[in-house]
Amino acid sequence: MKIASFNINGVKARIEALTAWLGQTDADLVVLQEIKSVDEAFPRAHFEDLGWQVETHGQKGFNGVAILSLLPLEDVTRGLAGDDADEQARYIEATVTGAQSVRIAGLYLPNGNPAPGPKYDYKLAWMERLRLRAAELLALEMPVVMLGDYNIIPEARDVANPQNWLDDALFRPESRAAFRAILHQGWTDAVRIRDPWGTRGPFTFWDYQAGAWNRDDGIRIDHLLLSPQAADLMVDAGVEREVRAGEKPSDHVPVWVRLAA
DNA sequence: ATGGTCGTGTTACGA
Repeated sequence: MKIASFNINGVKARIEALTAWLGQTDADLVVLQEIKSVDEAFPRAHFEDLGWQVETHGQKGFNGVAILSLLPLEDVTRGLAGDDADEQARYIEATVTGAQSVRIAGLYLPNGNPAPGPKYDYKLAWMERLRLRAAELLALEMPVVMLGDYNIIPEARDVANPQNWLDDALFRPESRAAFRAILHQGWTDAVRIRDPWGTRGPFTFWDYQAGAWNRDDGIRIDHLLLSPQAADLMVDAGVEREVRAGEKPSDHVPVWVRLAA
């Protein structure tokens, strides 16, 4: 099965571009971030009519995640444990079953800017909660794909102009260390392992401002982390860079992994 | 060069 992640930056604004992309991708399951919609306003029937099972976890105005799947989903859970007071919709899990069952965790990690400050504190606290949940997922000893917009630039080679990001919440040492702490639990960065010695990107986000796309001033912040059991099934992974050149695009592009499952 | 551009839901704020 092929599993993809796409930060669509607003489902209402992206309905046409997203529908077009879904029509030409061969992904079996897609996690979405920044749907920017409450569950009731999500165009559920539109996607169901195209054959997708739809599971949303939205909120008003900002954030919001969803799963679209052509394969059956079970055991859907919403929200990240560890803070009952957290009302931001950033996390959803489900089990998808093809030839094998795979646990999917779709996430939209907090941006954290400006840093330092309360938003950065929230980001780091959220990452600690994710680290704890990630350990539980590894303990399942089953194929798990934990994917989404991590809002983390893991290394200098994942950003076109590292010097512009040194003080940014996406690239600060504490952010990268927190990501590394999760990765080193035993996860595989699917896109990086596809090209371990790559020196530039592949980027997954280009800002709308200042002609970032035309200058290829991008960053790699959308990631697919695989449990060992999922990594053993990995057949291929990639970034659909060309989507950024489409009509009325998101500022992110889809990333994907194919598993022999 | 310290701006620029999006989306949501209003004219502010998050990214």
